[in-house]
Amino acid sequence: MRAKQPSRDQLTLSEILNALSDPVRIEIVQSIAGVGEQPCNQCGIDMPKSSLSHHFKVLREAGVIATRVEGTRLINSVRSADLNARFPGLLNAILKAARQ
Amino acid sequence: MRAKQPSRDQLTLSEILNALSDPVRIEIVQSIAGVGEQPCNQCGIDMPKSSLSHHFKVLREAGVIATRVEGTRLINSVRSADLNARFPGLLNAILKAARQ
DNA sequence: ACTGATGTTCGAGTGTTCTCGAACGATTCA
DNA sequence: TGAATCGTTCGAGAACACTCGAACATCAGT
Repeated sequence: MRAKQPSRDQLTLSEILNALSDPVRIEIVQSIAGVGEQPCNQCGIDMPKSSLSHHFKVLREAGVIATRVEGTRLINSVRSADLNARFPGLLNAILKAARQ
Repeated sequence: MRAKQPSRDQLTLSEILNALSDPVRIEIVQSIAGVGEQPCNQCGIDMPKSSLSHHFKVLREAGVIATRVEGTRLINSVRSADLNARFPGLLNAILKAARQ
């Protein structure tokens, strides 16, 4: 959570594509997108939490997901509005491709 | 050129996104897409040819570009038809984002 | 305070990627 | 055949990414 999340105009295509180019991470994003928002441990990926935490960090730093604290949990959501504003159609095209 | 290029149904989202997540490589693809097809040395990137060759190889192996021999040159083109067939809208969304 | 749950951070190990010069192969043209 | 052009391949070095256990911090509830 110490990692800073980029503002809308700091989003870069390279970092976004890099974040989403990892199979584990696109699965995380798909999981979150499917339900709107979700704590880290409910993405359904069987992996040590330190590894998962790493992938969440990459997604966060690329600006793909946002994280807010709720009690003892971190609730994640996809930054659809920011992504669509900065790169219209990109997120949808990628998520659609990931569904196949 | 020894590297095999994936067939249309072997294209994977992760490899495509990974290939396009490098600033040098998306620049190469933009350059090729801008003129249709192009030899390796006309992408306008100032870099040793061994480095450039590496990036072309990554793009080729991800299925983003195709390469054909013409005399002493290798002519590259973007595999738009294959990419659109496999992941509709993806390439356009990425190239559009790259233009900004 | 203590305990349990949720995640982060740290450090180490392993593997992959990027970069570059040098050597090579294929082709063209004289 | 000789020389030039184009691009690949090889090998080495540096940088980076992924994975994991262990330790830590924070919060909630008892």
